[in-house]
Amino acid sequence: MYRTLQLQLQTTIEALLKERYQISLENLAMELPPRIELGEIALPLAFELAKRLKKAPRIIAQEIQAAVANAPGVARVEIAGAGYLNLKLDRPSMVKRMAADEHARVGGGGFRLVEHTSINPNKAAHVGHLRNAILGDSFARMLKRDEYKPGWETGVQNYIDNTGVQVADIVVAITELQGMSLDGVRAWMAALRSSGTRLDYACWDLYAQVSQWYQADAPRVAERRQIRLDTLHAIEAGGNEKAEIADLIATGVLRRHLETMERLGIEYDFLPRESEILHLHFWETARALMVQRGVLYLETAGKNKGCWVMRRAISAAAGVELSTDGPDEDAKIIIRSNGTVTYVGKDIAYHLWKFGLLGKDFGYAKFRDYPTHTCWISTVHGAGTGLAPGSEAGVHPAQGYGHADAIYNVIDSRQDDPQTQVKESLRALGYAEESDAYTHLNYAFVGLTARTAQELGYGLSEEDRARNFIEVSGRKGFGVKADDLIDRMIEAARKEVDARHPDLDEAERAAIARTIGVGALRYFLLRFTRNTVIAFDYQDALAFDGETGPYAQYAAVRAANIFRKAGVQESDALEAMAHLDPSQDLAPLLEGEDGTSVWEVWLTASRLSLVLEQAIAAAEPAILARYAFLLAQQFNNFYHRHHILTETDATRKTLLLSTAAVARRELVRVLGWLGIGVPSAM
RNA sequence: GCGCCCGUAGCUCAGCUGGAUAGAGCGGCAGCCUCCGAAGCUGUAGGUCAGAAGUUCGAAUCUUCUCGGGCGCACCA
Repeated sequence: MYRTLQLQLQTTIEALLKERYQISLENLAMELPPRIELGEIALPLAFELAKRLKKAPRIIAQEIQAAVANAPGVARVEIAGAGYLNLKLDRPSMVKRMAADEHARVGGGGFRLVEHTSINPNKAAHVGHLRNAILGDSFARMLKRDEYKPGWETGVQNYIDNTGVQVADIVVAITELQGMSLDGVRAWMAALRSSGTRLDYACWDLYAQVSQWYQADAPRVAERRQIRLDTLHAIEAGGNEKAEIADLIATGVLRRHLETMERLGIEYDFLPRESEILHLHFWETARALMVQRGVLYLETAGKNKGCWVMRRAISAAAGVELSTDGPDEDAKIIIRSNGTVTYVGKDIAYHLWKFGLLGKDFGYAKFRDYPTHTCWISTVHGAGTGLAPGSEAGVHPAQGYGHADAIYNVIDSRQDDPQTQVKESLRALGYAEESDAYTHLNYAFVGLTARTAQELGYGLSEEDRARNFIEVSGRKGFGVKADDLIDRMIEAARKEVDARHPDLDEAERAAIARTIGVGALRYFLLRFTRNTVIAFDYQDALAFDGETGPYAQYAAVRAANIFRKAGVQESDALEAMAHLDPSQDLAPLLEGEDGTSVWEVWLTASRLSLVLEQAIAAAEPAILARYAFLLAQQFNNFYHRHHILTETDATRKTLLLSTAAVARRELVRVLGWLGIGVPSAM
């Protein structure tokens, strides 16, 4: 609602400036004044105009004051400081319009593809992977159509590198260290299942073992490295026992990852796999295009002689001139001298596909059913037809995939450089628009605090202890596994729930604990902005007081309790306010210190769509997380100050009830975008 | 060596495209449950925004440099 007023105000002011000063501004700054007594919208506009009109800001402010005061929803305008225009809103009309759920429409056209999780399917997911998945899932929820907003058409992909070195390592561990054959692997996996052992956990340990094994015997390091390479090539080629083992393991671990993520409410629409990118020859098609457009060329001299290379993105973007004498030694190698393609090359091909520029498509097969939709996986069968085997004729199983208008890749910022290379290669190929629509949603990695590392039983060196964080390492089997963390979060919540609600039945207490545990975890990983390195600490994550998910959930639960006790529906409370008899004067109830404390809840609630737009523009869910906390905090203040159920004045009671309802309504919405549910009780 | 990110209260972090007296949580101290659930609320102490120079009416925010920390710079993925 606040956003709606801002947009109207912007139109009014633009027209005014054009008419009076023949000026148009690039962007019109609007701020929230530092204190509510100053108003609800502040315009530093006069400062900006002062430069261009060569007049004192205060004079300019006076000149436009009256016209701004006529804008819809504005009660009056005051000039403060050296020339701020402070707008005071018409509080009663704002309250009524918000009670009717009037708000700006967030959304637009085009298909948006969000890719996240993308964990190597060779071992259990850890906290770092959770940060990735939770960021991506929250961002997708922010974009998607829902009851609040039209949003954008959005698809969620999880890229599966099922033929990479990490999977090869597990296959080496299984065949070389464990001495298993294909049948042995099948029997082993069946045994794990029947004993209730998680496959990804078993692989976690195997991966650590094989990583040690490569280095353990100095004279045999080269030999073992060769085994690793041969295994990788066998897996890439396919059609042999090692490839089959790799597929069994990778698929099994992938299913585990999806289970883990589903515990957090995270679902996917499509799982493109590297094996299909290989077997459907995506790269060969991309290579032809790159050579044809002169982006990729054979180096004939220097250290990269015999390789196919392309210009380094960093220098291209910076507009650095290439020296004409001699080869570009800084160039990025795309095809090695042995003819194999590097990771960046494959990624370029994959991204051409994402934008529908490759002229090829995957085959599709159903992989997993969620309550509301199906998750598809790539296959070579039916490739290019756009039809999954057995799927309804004419219906694209993963409609929209492979022709995105904008993409968001949630990837660790340690991959900033290769991502930039892919983005710039699209531009070099002539796809500037697609390159611009490519967002690397990067984030800093998650380490562990020394305290948590020690708690997990890892020995630390002196220098480790001196650092701010300890890096996780799959090779050392060192890290916090996702399912262990989720288990502990839920257990901790369960303890609290049991203590507070011994009366509730087992199933309900379990459900409440799940919602709280997951909410606490998601909030904990979302409240940091993306470029902040998180030193994960169990003690911090398990805190349920202060700026946490449970704090926000608790506010929503308290609000619900009011309606339960009052025997009133929230929707009726809002309806009553929206259609309040015009003879009832709300204004006095929203003025003064007491009234303002009620109004502040509405004001914060009214900023929902504005904050959502900011969070989307910055691709930063943390902005919403902080907002959710602020709204909860204001509701708690309101709750403490105003006793609703005992209120005797009918109009005032309507106001207080609808205040609780609006706070809860918007709180439930933001938390929903963060993937955080509100439990039935706390 | 080159590139990117960071340095804000005891600790962990916010601070929107430069704008009003730099904020929050935790921790500390002092309080609040005969009153919609205290996973809550109130009050209080605590900052030379790493340092220096510059741009500007105005800088935590922009530019340059210095110091300190992190991460990238493979014919790995």
